[in-house]
Amino acid sequence: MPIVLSAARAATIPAAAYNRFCAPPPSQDNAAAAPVTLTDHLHRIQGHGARMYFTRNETVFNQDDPADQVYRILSGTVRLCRYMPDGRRYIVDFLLPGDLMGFVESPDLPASAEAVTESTLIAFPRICFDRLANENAAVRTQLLCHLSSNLLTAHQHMFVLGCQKAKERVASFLLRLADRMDLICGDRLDLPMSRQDIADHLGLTIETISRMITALRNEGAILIPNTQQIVLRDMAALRKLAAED
Amino acid sequence: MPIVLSAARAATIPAAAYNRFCAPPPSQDNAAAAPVTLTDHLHRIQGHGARMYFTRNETVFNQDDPADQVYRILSGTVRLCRYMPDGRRYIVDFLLPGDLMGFVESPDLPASAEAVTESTLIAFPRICFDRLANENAAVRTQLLCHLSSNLLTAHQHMFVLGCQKAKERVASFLLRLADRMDLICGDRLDLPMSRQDIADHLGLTIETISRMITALRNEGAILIPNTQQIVLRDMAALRKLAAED
DNA sequence: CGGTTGGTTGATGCAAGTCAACTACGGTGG
DNA sequence: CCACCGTAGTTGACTTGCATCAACCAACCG
Repeated sequence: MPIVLSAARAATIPAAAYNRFCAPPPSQDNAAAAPVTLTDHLHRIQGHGARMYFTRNETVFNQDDPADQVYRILSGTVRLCRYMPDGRRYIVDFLLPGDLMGFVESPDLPASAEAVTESTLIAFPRICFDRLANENAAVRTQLLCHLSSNLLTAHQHMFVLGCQKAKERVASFLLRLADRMDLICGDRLDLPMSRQDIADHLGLTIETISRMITALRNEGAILIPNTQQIVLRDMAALRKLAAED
Repeated sequence: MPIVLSAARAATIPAAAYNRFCAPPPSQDNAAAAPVTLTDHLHRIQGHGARMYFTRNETVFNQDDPADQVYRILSGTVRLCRYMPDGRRYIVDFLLPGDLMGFVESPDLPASAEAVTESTLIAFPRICFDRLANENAAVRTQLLCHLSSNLLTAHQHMFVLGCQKAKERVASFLLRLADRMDLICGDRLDLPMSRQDIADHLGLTIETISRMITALRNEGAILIPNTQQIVLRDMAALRKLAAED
């Protein structure tokens, strides 16, 4: 069976994990300055990376392609999808600038990636990254943290899909997107993806997404200056709906 | 945010990953005999492990407990749950004999574990495992494979929750359980968990689970000798329903 | 034997899906 | 500049799959 590819932003390394695997641990003083994310380390092999540009809906890689590259999103948004034989599509996650993908211990990729908007990625040969990981314990630890973090995201989303009602799902989605975009409350949240994309990610239909968004607006939880932007007006209400611990 | 704990069976290491991280790779002849799973390696620190017995519904560990132990299921079945403030429960996964849990790069556990049936576990101090991983490249690779494998499982289940109808979900569930139990078609599949547990795992209600199981029986896809056992009579029909690629 | 627990079945309600019409918007070309 | 088109989103009417509520059944056990 194929092994899934990981798809979440670069996780910062928890102190506990750092102390476990990286001896000697960095002193607290310069810990902030030390390269503590996978992304930082990827800069070292930047020279081996290839910058790639994709237009809207263009495919970055296909399901079952060989998993010989790892990617970092520089700009734009990418969706990670699984297509089923009968045509159903499930969007595993959206990838934003700074996010990484392709760290999967499998010869083939278990999902395809498509540009949601115009996007710039940088691709590294997997072999270069592996060499880096082989000789650097910190990189390995960060890779573990990255995978752990992805797994957390996946489990949280499983709760959303398994337990939440339509309006709650939309609230959860908006909050997570805002969080990932480091949005300060009141700012406009850009929705790079279409309603259909959101629907395929939340296990709902495009009509239900539309209805729930207008319902949230009618309740005063959000404002909708235009279809691609949303203002999270009442974070408390949204959080209460999402009700994630 | 907390980082999720991993929960799937020990993944065997794909050759591609082995060649990447473990130099020199083992010759093909003795590869089968070499320790190629995390479980095998855990035997080395067996002496540091503590055998633990749990009765039905007893708690192995709680959400937010410190993540200082890793566990291997020796017998019985364990459920991994997330409880929400409002009392809703989501069962992330069921763990069967041979499965591992607790490999999470976070100080706290993001889920609780409870014995579904009488169970025997062996618990290793996380620190012992980390020492092993620190000095052994193969262990590290297998840990990555383990996490990758868990992530795959999670993504597949997200598709089940996001796209499938009730009957399809039950079919998927039965097929995966049979696969994990290495069941030969026709044999009786033991269901250690209650209908309520299945419901909380599939995002349905206990009544729907019951109805779908009887529907599958009426269609001739399964036989139900008793409530705790099911015979997968028509695997083709079940697979067609599950329709996972 | 009654009580308890876990599972099944039936009747009914409702949240979300489906189908279809309509609107808004952003080109593109006469 | 407006007319036309195609795409994306919204809204309404209706349907349906699953949840809910409730009764019933079977196994187990003191």
